[in-house]
Amino acid sequence: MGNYDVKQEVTDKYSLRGRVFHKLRDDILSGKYEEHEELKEVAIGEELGVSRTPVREAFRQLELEGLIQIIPNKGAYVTGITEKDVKDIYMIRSLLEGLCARWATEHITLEQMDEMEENVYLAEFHARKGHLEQLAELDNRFHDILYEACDSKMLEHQLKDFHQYVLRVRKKTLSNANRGPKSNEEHKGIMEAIKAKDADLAEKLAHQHMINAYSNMVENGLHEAYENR
Amino acid sequence: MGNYDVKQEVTDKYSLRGRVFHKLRDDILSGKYEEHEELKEVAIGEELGVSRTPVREAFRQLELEGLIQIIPNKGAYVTGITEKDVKDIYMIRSLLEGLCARWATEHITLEQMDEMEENVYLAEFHARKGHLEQLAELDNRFHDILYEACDSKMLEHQLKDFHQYVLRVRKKTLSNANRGPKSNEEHKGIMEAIKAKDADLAEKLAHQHMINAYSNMVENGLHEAYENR
DNA sequence: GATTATACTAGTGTATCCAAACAAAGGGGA
DNA sequence: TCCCCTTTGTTTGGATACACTAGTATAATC
Repeated sequence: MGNYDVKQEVTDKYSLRGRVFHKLRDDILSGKYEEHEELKEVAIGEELGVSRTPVREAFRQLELEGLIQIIPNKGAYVTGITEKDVKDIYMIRSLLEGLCARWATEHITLEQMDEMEENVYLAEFHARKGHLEQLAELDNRFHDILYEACDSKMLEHQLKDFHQYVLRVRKKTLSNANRGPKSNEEHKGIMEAIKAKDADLAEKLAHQHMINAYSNMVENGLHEAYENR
Repeated sequence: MGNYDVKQEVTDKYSLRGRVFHKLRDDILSGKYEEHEELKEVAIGEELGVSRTPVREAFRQLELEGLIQIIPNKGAYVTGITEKDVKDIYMIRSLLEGLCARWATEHITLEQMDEMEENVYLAEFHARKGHLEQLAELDNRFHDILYEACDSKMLEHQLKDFHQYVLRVRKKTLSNANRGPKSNEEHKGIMEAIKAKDADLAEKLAHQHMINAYSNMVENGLHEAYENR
């Protein structure tokens, strides 16, 4: 993906389409809009002070991201994500994160390794202090580093997609006080395995990390997360 | 993602945007446009007899699918697919096809099982007769059946995407006289494992099947497929 | 009273217009 | 001759006008 992401950021920052896209995505992920709620182009446009054009283009992108469903001549509706979908995604991700960790072990740069270490130790600090917000942020960043380190734009793209997709349910569960520190412990293990160039171990740990994350989510939070919306 | 796929078809059939999107997608995948070739909105629009609007919306979708790269205020360029991309996709697919086979073992319906058996035996017949064209067709169909049988919209969607993505290189290699029958042998193994409800074996075989397919492609054909374009 | 046809409305689908950005070419001054 | 500024052409970004579609309510007919 290379400099594509950079350009994308530029687009999103300066173009109306990008801003609308991100605004809507955040709103959907954060639960501002109900599931199956209808999104009207003009209404959104007026709300954001733009014409229909950028809104429409944002809609197309959201559709491909699976966040809304567009029915021709009818309207756009935010798509629900079922519990089974979440489960399936985590199972798929567990495999891919494992592969990602393996590849990262083989391809990680010194800079990325440094950043990963820093991330883990910083998270350890915030965990002790009980800063849940920062912990969630660092958790996201850890995975992003891992994705970039695997040196495969295909895999990176896939994993980022999935990551986005489950963000809405994930936000709630991670700020659960128990999981945060536990999750970071696992990050540390993955980081050390990568540092030791033990690809097999890194794969296994990253795989297990996802399964643990899912288990935790099911135990305390998934139902809740649904009922709250 | 749910019934989103169905609706998507409806959109594509009746809306200009959908048609433009698919046309461009096919053209890019089939190699009509060179890598890094610039796609101009008006030019495409005139070629297809539509205005810029549907073209622009199609561009946004193509961008998210990773087929083109849009540089703000500059233009849209088709992104290349490198040999490494192909390799990565096959590695990813090998994992996901394994998972798919596992889930299919658990969820396949009687009808799907029947169709799969029929597919294998029919392919056996065509293999003996040397009908390479039908063999390729049946090969695609086999995987589609598998994807549907796994009973996971998420996984099905992913695998179909990847399948699409590598189609351009795949076509050539499969009609290679050696691989066709060999591939079908492996299908038969997967099918029997599923029928015997042996999920572990099915997963392993499907996984290996992808790796074999890739190995074969590398040995005789991948370079060629590239040089022909 | 039920049913069907029709007109109306709300919403998206498409085309077109104007503005802004960028790049390249051309002209003037040191 | 070289550099900088301006200009101009090309292409995308955004706004708006018009066309079409589907759903709905209403009215007429059986």
